[in-house]
Amino acid sequence: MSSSLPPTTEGTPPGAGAGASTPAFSPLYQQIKGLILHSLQHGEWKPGEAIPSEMELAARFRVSQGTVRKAIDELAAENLVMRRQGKGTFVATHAERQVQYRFLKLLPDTGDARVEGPAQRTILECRRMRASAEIARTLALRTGDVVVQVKRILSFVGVPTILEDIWLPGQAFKGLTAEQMAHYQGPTYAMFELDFGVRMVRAEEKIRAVFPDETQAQWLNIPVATPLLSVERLAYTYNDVPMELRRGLYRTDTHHYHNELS
Amino acid sequence: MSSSLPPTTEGTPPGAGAGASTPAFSPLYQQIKGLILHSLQHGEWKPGEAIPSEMELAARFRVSQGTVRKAIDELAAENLVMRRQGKGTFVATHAERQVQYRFLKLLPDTGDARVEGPAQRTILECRRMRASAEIARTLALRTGDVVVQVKRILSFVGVPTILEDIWLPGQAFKGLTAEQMAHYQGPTYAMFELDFGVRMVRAEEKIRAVFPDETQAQWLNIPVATPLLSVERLAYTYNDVPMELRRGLYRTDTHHYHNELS
DNA sequence: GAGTGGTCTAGACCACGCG
DNA sequence: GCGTGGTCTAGACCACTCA
Repeated sequence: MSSSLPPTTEGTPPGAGAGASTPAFSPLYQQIKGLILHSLQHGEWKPGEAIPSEMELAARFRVSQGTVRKAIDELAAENLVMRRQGKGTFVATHAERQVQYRFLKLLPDTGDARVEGPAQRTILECRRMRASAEIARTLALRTGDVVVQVKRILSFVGVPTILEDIWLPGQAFKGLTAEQMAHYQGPTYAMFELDFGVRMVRAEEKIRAVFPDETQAQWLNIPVATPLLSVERLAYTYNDVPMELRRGLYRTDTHHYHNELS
Repeated sequence: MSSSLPPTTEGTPPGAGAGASTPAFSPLYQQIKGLILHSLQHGEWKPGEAIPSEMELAARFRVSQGTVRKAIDELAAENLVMRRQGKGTFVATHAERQVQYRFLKLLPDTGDARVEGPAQRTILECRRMRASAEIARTLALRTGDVVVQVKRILSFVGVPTILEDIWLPGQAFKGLTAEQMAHYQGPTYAMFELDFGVRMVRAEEKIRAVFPDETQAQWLNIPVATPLLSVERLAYTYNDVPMELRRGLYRTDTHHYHNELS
């Protein structure tokens, strides 16, 4: 409702004296994109729901449909919304059949993933604790802030394949239990959306080859001298706020990490 | 010149009798995109060169500028061309400063890559041979077809970090020498463009954790019991034609494989 | 100042999904 | 048949680059 924006040459704030001269011209559709993003962040429309039609948004923001269209195009390209012709534009969610396990790039060497079905989850641990300096820094918390730590095993066709440690900000994940982690059907990230209103939007991974320690080897039921993929993932919500640190050990004797470059 | 296409509802070829009823409606801008792609493939404009302006292309294909624009937008999104405001649209190349080593995702753990500078290359081997069944299948050749095999080491600040085997179709890479591999300044893929007219457009990687064999360990100057990243890359030119198989062993004690998910 | 890509608009029509 | 997103057009104006 705070609208009626003419094509503003915004940027360079009023008091920008001798600073760096970034012209910072912001096209209208970017401003519209920002407004839609704001509504997304603040839960005006929930994951899976439809957002207003392009015509409605155009009317709301007093711009043409084409401008709204371009804003939504970018949001769709970033996987924040999903367009479906004839139906509408929907807030993206990790709960959809098609794009389930969007962030899991481990595939079986032969055959397709669907045949294996989803992973079986074994929760080893789920506790609240104070963040170490390292964890705190990574999650943009203060040392000693409460975090939830979850340790779990993912098995495919009965074979333990992934051993994961997950750290979550305690504040946003109040009341997360081992039962919840174990019994929710579908991707963990879908449960995060549903039960905690936390939507993971993008992530970065750092991958190395390592050995497990003795405990880890036992959990995965392998010799300590097995080379494993160490996958450290930092997942972000809107606005580049880190919300999950995940350290995984992947067996790669029957599976591989798959990546597309372009 | 073979133009003047009205918005054609093409697809469903004339003789498509009882087959699957894929409606396959193809929008005009997709057809334009196809035409531009065809010119790209056939070298009408070389890597680094500008393609005709949007207006020119619109005139050539007898469509509006907006339609050409949308076609080019997609090509730009796929990294096949690069737009530069005020200058024009350019055929993408691996030779550009900014996006150099586009397909190499190994980064130093601390500091940025620029400080390290480009890798030093040591060519261990460069020979023509007959393709094994496996190599042939992967490169879509026939068993026994000639391939070029290159074995090399990439070192960062003097430390051997990557050991690579590269296989290339012999036909397209006639006359490739070890000297060429060693002495070309800049990305290998830039040399492929310049000297052989082969542009790598996308790639897929399969990543595993493995041990080196004894020879490999010697080349990398590490114990055989060092866990390494095995990175198998299949790189494609236009039209999804595979043109390079690359098997790399990456040390990850000082570097890591970096990936962005969204 | 000419030329290029980038933005914005307004209106027409098309393909799709659903009642 | 209606509403949604998707395509296409034509024209105006803006920002950037370079001579």
